[in-house]
Amino acid sequence: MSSDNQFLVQRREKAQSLASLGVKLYSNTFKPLNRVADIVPRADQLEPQQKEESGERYSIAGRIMAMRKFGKAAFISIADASGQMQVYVRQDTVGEDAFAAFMKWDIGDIVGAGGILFKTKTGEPSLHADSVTMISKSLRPLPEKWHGLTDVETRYRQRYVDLIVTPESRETFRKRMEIIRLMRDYLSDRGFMEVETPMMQPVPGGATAKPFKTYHNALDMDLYLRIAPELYLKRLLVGGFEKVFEINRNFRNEGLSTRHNPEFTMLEFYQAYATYDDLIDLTEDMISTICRLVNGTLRITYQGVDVDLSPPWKRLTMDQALVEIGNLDPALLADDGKVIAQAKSLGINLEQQAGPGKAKTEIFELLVEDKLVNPTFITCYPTEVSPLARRNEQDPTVTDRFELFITGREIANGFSELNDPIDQKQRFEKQIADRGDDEEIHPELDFDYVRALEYGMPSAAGEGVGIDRLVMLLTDAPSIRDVILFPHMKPEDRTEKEAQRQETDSD
RNA sequence: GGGUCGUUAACUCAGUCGGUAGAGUAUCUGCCUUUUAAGCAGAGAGUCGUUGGUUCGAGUCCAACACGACCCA
Repeated sequence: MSSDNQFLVQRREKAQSLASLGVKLYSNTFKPLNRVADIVPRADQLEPQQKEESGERYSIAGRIMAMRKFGKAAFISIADASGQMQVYVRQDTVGEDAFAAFMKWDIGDIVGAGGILFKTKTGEPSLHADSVTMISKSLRPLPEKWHGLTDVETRYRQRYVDLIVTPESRETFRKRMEIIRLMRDYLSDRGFMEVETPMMQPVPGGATAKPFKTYHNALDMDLYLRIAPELYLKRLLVGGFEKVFEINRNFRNEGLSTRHNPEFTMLEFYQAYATYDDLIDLTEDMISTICRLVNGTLRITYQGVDVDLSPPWKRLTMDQALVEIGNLDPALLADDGKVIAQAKSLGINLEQQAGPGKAKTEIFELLVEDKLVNPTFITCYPTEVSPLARRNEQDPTVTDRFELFITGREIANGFSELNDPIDQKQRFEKQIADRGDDEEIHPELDFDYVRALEYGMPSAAGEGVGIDRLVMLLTDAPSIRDVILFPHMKPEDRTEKEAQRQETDSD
């Protein structure tokens, strides 16, 4: 396989010639004493062309992002995790041999430099190097500095390159990590305990979705990658933990889009002796708090649309939303037959067994969802579409459930939990009967979960928050792939792989 | 799954009516000790996504496929 272009060949030859000068191409002895972000402000205090008077020596390490050579001197920009800094390298300061080797360095090399701080006559805070060290020789050229890397496919496939050259991308992921950390802190501060529950489950439950299937050799059994942790977290409520949460991956074997990755990160949390209203309050406070800490404001812009996360957030029942935002006649909502007819007249394809609850939900998705730009909690979801939620005491056709919508997208889903084991078992059975024999959805009654409920689960409320979508909102990212470090992509070179596989098959 | 658009040098992009493949950056050579998209002079660099078809001749037209983006289901 020699698809080598001139750049790879040139860089390898250069590396060779450096090595023959006795330069270690991959040394591990250089330990930087300073971070760029810490010393740039010190140099910045100086006057142009002034050296730091103390003459203190600093050292930094990082990747060369730019080089400006002038014969016997050069300026290079070095980027470490904290920022970028200019380093001035002169032949008469570092010595002739070192300078000769230095002239063979390239943009992209990871290097160390030590010296004193000064400011150039153009006012750039700089490090005047007395010594420079090769730490890791780069054999591939970086993308152009001015336009950067704009090809989204390459940015997703080679995220490492994206992170090197795209500051916005680094910032997005820094924010993502901060959002998750703040969320952990928020919940921990309120007495929630972080737990880990199985990602490989014999019965995938807690949501309606197609699971990934896998196989355990030693046990000779099928396992499923979880579509939700819900049923395990509620077992923990049975066990006596009163506030639990988990932030981790779920897997759904469905289509990909700007809002769907096959594996995605969810926060799920459960609180005993709470109801869905308590969680609405908590969610409003948690998300607005996180937004303020991450963005410094509650008035943000998502893809050009202004969004105001200032509490209190709007709360509407599904019926109210259908009337106020969907402009439906309130009288129509009271008549099951009319609701179904309305759905059909809107061109919605309803399954044979679908009832008015399903029809309402579909009409809601069609007419209302998009219009919920500022945060809005929708409550009173039909029981028909909420198999795990507790029925409303006054109206058993709806549940004590809410969903939170921002910019027309579902961000969170929570409800008062169903803890009556007999009701739960019946709903599971109905769900399975309705689903029929769809192998892919894999309906199966989680007997152990019902058994757990039979021991008694405290009254409780629980919620799931889509972390990827929340991060998209708070970082103004158009696609879920922009907030997942390594989003799923088809293999780059499929034909070659298939050719190889066919070769091995015929062996 | 359907539709639209895209794929040309390492990167960012041009390429007219079908007639020898272009630019900037980057790279290489030379000059240059305070530059910052450094500068000046010169040079090299391409399986035009893949495979077929039409044609005297295809980056360009047609078809299929691959990958990606967006929209829809």
